[in-house]
Amino acid sequence: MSRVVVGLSGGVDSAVAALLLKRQGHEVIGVFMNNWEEEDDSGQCSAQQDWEDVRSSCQILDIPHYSVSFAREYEERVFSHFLKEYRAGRTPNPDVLCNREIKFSAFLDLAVKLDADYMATGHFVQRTQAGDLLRGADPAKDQSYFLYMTKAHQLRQTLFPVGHLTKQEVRQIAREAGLLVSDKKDSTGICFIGERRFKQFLQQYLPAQPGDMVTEAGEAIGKHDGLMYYTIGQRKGLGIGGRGDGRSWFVADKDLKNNRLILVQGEDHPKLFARGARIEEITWVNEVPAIRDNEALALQVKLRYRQPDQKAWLTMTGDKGILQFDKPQRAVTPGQSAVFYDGDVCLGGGIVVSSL
RNA sequence: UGGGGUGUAGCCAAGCGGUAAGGCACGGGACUUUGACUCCCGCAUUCGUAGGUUCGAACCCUGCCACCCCAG
Repeated sequence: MSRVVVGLSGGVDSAVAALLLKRQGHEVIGVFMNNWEEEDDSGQCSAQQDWEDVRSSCQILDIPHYSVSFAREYEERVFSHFLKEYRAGRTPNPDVLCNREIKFSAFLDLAVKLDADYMATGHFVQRTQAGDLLRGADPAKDQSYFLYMTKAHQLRQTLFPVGHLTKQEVRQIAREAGLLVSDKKDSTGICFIGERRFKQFLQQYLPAQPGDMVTEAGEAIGKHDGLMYYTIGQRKGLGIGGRGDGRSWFVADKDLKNNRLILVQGEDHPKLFARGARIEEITWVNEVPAIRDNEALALQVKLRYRQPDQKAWLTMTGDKGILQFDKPQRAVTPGQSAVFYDGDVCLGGGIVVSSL
């Protein structure tokens, strides 16, 4: 029997994680993180409801539970970087940072302080004894993409009780145990912040900087109100209709120097596809692969969550590298994460700095 | 000022006397622990305007208005 501190979100997955740990005979302590104190778009503080759900589940499971706030850490280590990236015209993924800095750092420290043997989360991922990160068993819910920045030593201190289950099985277990959250809708949006009208949300922090929307040829066809509010491959929100051949327009690129958004027409436009990507800040979960500079490593890559694996070749120098895709990839976006896989092992990944 | 042309939803655009296609944009929903993409649903009782012909008109006729082109 071990002492395990479980991160509870108020959702089904973490509640079932706690349930399974308890069944295994561990001493389970539930901890709810409230890292963002602000109401969501529905006008209510969803964190409040989540905390109610945590209390409800823990009462049913009969485990002690607490609420902590890492709002300051979240602000300093995740959100400030998130804004900095947007200011620079990139499209960051705050959740990969949140996992590295908050859940697998600040929260893990707390667990250690509470004299726990392990921390646990409701992530749909698995790990080996050696500290390799494996995909979750449910291919539709695998969340390894979001954990690629974690390290083996952190994983070895973490249990993922639902990683070998499917979402359906998790809900079934919750139902049988009488948990009120068994049919609660999956949460989406930025972790801890929740669903937002994204552009409006950003506008609270980043002032508008209007400019032109232009075609490849440089023809101005509309106005944008700030390059940071748009991302590569985006279609919605451009407000351009009836031009050209009548098909939809997509963001192909950002001209930061001239504050212009470059648009192309048609979802299959060649400018929306890239044969490769330049990446930086490459990190490895466990073993660093033994390859020399300029030697290509074959791997599978995901350029976004839930994307099917893509075959690619990686060559690297230090923590920078170049990825070459077997098949051209759509909307390869600076700031986003390219995550590497070898079979079911999530090896690590890097941040896209440009498409090639 | 003559001559010709055009006026259909925010934009583009079918329709040619029988009771308003389609696309884009936009809105809503689904999907989704980032941002996107994608999918589904919705979106003109009304056709520049005022009359007339007709059982019946966006489609025919007349006046007016607006815009475009060519003359001057």
